[in-house]
Amino acid sequence: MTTLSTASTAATATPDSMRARPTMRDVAALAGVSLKTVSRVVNREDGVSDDLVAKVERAAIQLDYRPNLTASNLRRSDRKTATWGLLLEDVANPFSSAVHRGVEEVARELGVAVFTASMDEDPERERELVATFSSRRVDALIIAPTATEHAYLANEARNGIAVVFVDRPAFGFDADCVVTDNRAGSAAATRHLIEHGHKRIAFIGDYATIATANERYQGYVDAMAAAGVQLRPEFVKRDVHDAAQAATVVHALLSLDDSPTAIFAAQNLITMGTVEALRNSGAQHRIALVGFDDFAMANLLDPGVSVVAQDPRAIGRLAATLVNERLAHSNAPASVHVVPSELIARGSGEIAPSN
Amino acid sequence: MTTLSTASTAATATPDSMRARPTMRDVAALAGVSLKTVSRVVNREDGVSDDLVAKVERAAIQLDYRPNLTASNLRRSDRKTATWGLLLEDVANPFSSAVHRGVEEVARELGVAVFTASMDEDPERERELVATFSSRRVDALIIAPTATEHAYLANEARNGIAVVFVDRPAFGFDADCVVTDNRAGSAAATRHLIEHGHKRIAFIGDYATIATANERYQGYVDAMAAAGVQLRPEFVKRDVHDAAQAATVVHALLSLDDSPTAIFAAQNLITMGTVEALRNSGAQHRIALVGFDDFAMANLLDPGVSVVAQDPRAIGRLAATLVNERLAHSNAPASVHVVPSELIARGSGEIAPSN
DNA sequence: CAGGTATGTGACAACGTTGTCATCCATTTC
DNA sequence: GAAATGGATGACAACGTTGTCACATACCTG
Repeated sequence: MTTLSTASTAATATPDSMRARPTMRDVAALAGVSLKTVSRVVNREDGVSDDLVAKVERAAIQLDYRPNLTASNLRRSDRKTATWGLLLEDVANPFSSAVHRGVEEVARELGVAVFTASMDEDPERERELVATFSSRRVDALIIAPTATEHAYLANEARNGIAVVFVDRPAFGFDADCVVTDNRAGSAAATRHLIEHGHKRIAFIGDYATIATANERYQGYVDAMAAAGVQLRPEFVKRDVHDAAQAATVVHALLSLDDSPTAIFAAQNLITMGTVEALRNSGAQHRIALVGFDDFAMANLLDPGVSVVAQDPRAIGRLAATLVNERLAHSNAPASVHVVPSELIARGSGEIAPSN
Repeated sequence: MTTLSTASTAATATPDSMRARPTMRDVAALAGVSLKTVSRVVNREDGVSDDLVAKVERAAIQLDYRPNLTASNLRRSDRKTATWGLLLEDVANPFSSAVHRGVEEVARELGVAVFTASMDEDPERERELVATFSSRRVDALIIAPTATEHAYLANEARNGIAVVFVDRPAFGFDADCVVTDNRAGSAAATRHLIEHGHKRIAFIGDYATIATANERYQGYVDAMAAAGVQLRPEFVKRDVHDAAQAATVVHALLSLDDSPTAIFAAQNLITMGTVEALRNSGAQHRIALVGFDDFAMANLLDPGVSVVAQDPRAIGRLAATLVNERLAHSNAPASVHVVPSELIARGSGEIAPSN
């Protein structure tokens, strides 16, 4: 075993693990210069002779010195921590993690570190996280809101924290916001089914309390009305949240006397549950399906699942860009940005009505 | 429009956005007590009269006071920031994000905030992130290592940062580590194929520079040897990293004169690429397939894809627990924890050889 | 009623850094 | 050659908080 070990360099008076972290003062002492000169070298300010710069750098390396950013921005005048907080529905959800990825890419370019956390649809948790991150003095918060009332954020904004919403709009608080064109995308999905000859089109959507779920329902209603297709209440299933519930709903729809020939699944877990239920009923090649939000392997299923794809990574990138702009001009008017969705035909949405 | 607006409460001498954040001093002044008394109330120390506690709390609420945690832990004697850094391959990768989720769950219970970042297989980026997080004085780092040499972490460890590795072991640095039983899991996968009558079994694995890719290859070799099945070099494809490369490799394998009857795909993207290639060749019901690492929709494909499933969330939880223990007893010997994998039969791995 | 012990409160220094300003020395200018 | 200029360096205070200690008051105890 030739690996280094933390404990292997023993037999010193003060064990390494007990040693205090080196500070600028230690570096200054070792280099034989003043504290302030070390500060200048560390911050790459000019006006320090090459001689001293070299000495300080040597001393810093010898001591494994790391600047203490928390002390630094306590004193610093711009008072920016180069730290953001990102509040997501669930970091393990593919949509959320793609947003995360987009935010991170921009943050990286800006030299910003990102705190991330999941809220799991718990408004209480959202508020806790905001308070935690605020105490850690993040410059900005990017929130995929779970709470339905965001007036409480006014306090944070007053304290100078930039706030940007992603995925869902907020109420009671005016801030920049990045969302998908839920209504237009859903209308496109529904229209796609209508154009393929369907009239008996079911809608399965998430909790009616979620703003985006409502918009998707409205898009469905829009397209049906525009085509002059009658809406049938028994084909509209709302407040469906996960795959298991969706599967149950689909089985119920299929057992109707005059069952639907097509389904619009307005959320990714619902789409997955629908795929499973159709397959279990052997109906996957008979009932058309379009889902909202893309998911992995959708193209390899049989049939491939047609979806209205969002671009969560682009949403994340845009949100991060808005944060950066907001930090530059904090009193610009808040803006809502709508990212277009795209219909991807893979087979399931192009099945003709079977009658 | 009845929403609140940051800019709407105008006409004050100092606009809200310019107002400095309130400090303990401000709260103290408003409450008519000393700074220290506010500190005591904020930290819930006892020995403050109910009267003053009430006054201070009122003042704090009135000013939207948020304790400055960075200033606090600058002064504090335990010098703990309740902040960890998590370095992942890619936050948007399903495996990584599940690990993230597990870490977060434990961190939440402990009141710890987590910085997360992606390294994208770039060792340079790994070092940058470690330095960034170290400067922000994280208590611990949880790393899914990309670099192949980790002696540089000795500096951080000397500075008191706890380090735990996940998914892959590190070299040149001795620390706690949580990994899947790659070798045993791969042997089980290979044995499964052998038990279903296969002898011509191909192996497709990731870069040979990745430790876990080697272990998975070893597991394959183990099982073949144990069953007395001859290893054929032309069936061993290594250094395959993504789905597209995997698809190419599969097509090549299938066009051999004496082509394999089964494939062990030793990484999730490779499995997906293999599924795609088999499907494009119409061979998905003829060639058996077992993949390493589970993925969404694997059960809904046709045939369902048999896999050796890891438990990334459990890995994340365990790593976070180890961090917590390490912070409590920093000089306990480092330990390696192996999380068992589980073979899930879904159809593709149970196809008999077609000859 | 003197002396002691709790109890509540505050003054002050310190954490590690940067902003401000003073000082020092070498160079230029008249 | 005296005065002015500029460039390098350092002393010191301050950022917002907490640890330490001192003080003031109230309560015991004999």
